[in-house]
Amino acid sequence: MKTAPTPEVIDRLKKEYPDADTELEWSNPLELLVAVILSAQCTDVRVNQVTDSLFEKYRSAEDYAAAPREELEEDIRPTGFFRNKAKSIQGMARAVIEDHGGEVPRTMPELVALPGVGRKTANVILGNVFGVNEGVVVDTHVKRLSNRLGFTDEENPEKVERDLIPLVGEKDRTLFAHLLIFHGRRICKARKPLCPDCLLNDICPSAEI
DNA sequence: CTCCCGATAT
DNA sequence: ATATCAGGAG
Repeated sequence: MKTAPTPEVIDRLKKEYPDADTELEWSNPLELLVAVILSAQCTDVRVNQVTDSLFEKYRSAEDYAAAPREELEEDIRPTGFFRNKAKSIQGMARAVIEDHGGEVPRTMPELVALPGVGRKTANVILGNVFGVNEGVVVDTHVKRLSNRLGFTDEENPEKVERDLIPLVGEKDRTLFAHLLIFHGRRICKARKPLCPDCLLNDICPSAEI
């Protein structure tokens, strides 16, 4: 399988989406961490609808830890998987209090050790909050576009990440994920990709025009 | 691998 | 009717 040149892809998408950034709304590390946990298998639009009021009610890790489980479940219900997510958020909050003095930790091992936090979520926090780009965020969009563009043949997200790391300079990794996510939502959609409208269709191995 | 959740698009 | 949505745990 051929592969599109990564720098060219980044360059073109950067011009198309100069404002590419997270579309989750947050104002501190804990808020982004909660928003990312809620974002699993859910659109960012819906997450933002929920967090708009959630973040007024829960202002600290202590607030999440102290809440009755069932009440938190109702507060996040529209994001789906609400029982698992409420359990994750409370487990995360308690671990943050117990092990990190109520502050979101800044290293990969510490983040991944939190309940409900995997490499994808950890990479989002490290990149967007702390400017640390040792890894690459591989979510459903980054995985799909990386497969279609020929950056990797792997299906497992962690293997996809290992293939992407040498292809993307550390400085570009956070932007890279945002660019692929923007393009994935608008053009390179999962179900019916709009290849004729895609600015990468001349260098994409999967393009069908 | 399955389960978790439900709104939306196709 | 079914695939998909900023995944992670058991």
